[in-house]
Amino acid sequence: MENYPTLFLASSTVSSTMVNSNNNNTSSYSGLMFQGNNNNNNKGNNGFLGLMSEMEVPSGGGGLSIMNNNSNNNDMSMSKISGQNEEKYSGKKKGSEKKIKKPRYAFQTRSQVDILDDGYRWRKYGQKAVKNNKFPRSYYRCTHQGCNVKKQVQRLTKDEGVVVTTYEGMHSHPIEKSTDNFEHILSQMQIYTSY
DNA sequence: CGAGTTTGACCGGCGC
DNA sequence: GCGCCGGTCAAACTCG
Repeated sequence: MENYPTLFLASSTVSSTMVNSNNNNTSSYSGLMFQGNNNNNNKGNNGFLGLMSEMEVPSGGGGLSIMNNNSNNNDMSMSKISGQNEEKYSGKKKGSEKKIKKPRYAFQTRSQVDILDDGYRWRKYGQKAVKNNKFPRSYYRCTHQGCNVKKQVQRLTKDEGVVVTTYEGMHSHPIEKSTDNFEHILSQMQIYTSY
């Protein structure tokens, strides 16, 4: 249907905004933003660009690999999800479209709450129990018309203070809330790609 | 009353 | 081919 404007452009360089935790107040976000180039004129970081769209996480885990185990207190981290990402359930779609594979990006966030308010509006459309995890995984979809961005939120069994949020697709519309403190969040975040 | 959530069923891929 | 499992649908439900 729509052709999501391939945001998340791999701008070649992996920009890893890293800031060594100055303050370790965990779970204080209120705006994550994923717009590649639409309407963010934040001075400094380009959001989450610079993420490649095809690579495999080598660590023989299964699925997403969390890389910063802890060390100290990096509140967030990001990693590329490996392998499969596809558009399923074409149950009643016409065959005019092949499977569009979208990259997915997983974020690991240390937080008390599961729902990160990234400024967009999400509608939950499913929840599943996951194996090897005692917490269910929740599936959300962006409610904006024509925006097929999805995300999954899952808490780790190993460390229940950690929430893994997996984004799939790019928003094709402006963010709805103020993202003033997004930079603040970014500053607590480490982005990993292709590692 | 509309928007969002809950929840069981269903679908399809994949490994055995 | 079958069963498991992750992902999605959709009707019922809740909440503001």
